[in-house]
Amino acid sequence: MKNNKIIVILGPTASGKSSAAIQLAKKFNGEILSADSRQIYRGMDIGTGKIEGKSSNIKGKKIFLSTGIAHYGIDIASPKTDYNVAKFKKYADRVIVDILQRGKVPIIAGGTGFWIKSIVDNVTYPEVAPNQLLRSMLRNKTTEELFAMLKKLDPNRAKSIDAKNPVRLVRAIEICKAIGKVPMLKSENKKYDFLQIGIAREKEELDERIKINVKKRFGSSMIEEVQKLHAAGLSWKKMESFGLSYKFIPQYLKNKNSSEEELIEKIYAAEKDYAKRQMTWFKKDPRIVWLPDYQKIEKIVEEFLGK
RNA sequence: GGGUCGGUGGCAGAGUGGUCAAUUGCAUCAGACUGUAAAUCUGACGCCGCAAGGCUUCGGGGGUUCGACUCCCUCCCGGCCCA
Repeated sequence: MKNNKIIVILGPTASGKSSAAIQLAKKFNGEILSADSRQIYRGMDIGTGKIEGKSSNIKGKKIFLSTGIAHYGIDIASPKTDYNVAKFKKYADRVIVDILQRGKVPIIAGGTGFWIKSIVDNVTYPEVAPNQLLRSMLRNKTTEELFAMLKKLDPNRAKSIDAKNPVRLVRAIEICKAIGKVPMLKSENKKYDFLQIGIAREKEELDERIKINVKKRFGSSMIEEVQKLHAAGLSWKKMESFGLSYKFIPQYLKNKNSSEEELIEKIYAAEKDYAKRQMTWFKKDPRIVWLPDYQKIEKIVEEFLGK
């Protein structure tokens, strides 16, 4: 039996990915690679819904004492630094090889569709690192100006890009400045066999779960966590760029003219919105098998691994 | 009881004679996504219609006007002030 099978557990926020992944890991001798663009950061725990409890932490590999399951991709970067898909992709490649070599099953669990895609489709991004100087120079240009620039540099990319999205435009220009034009995306994968499972939830149920989550976070020390991060030198600006709780709590702390109830409502609404964006992304991938409960998930994984 | 300000679409809140189905924000719905992806961005959002277009709206009723969310009268409701 060739050892190249990888399980992916994905879904919107609060759908219950983590617990399903842990159960699978126990059952099938797996190790978990988190694909979550915010759980990579140290100190961002409550707001990102990280697994609680004590863990041993050796070389980025966290083994939680309560479950004995190894996790990767958690607390691997400082929130003061810039992380991105490309870094994650390289990291994940290494982790996957390592897990497989030890005869275990990699279980990728997370809600960052863009990151998951980089692994599943083995996407190779152009080797152009972010150029902060260029970015700051482009910052005060209008989207029209940016689009005009890109059109000159790479008419082809200009055709398909979202002409109103400054983030996309800046990155495309950045690539052009470095290597001439934006290359076609390479995405080939023959190495691994993926089974992507989505945790299916009715909208009402998911909303309810999100609400419970948000309330629970405020029941524990969510606000303190934000204050602690800031006290440790994380700028408000950077923190707010992480979105959701990390965006609204700083705003709330800075101008105290709204109540905590309003803050919670705001975060709840924003999380629902986020869940929707995640689903918009996931819905496009027909390879994802959507299942509502763990029993069914376990069954399909068993079949997949047994093949 | 007297005075005064106000009642606008799910909410907040503009508009103050025609260009208004009505700025904007929030919420809601749908979507995009080549190194920020919990980010960034787009569209829809009174009703009918694929559309052109049609229909009914700005507390209720009446009036002025070619024409009113905008002016007048009156009633109902709310805030504030004086009794």
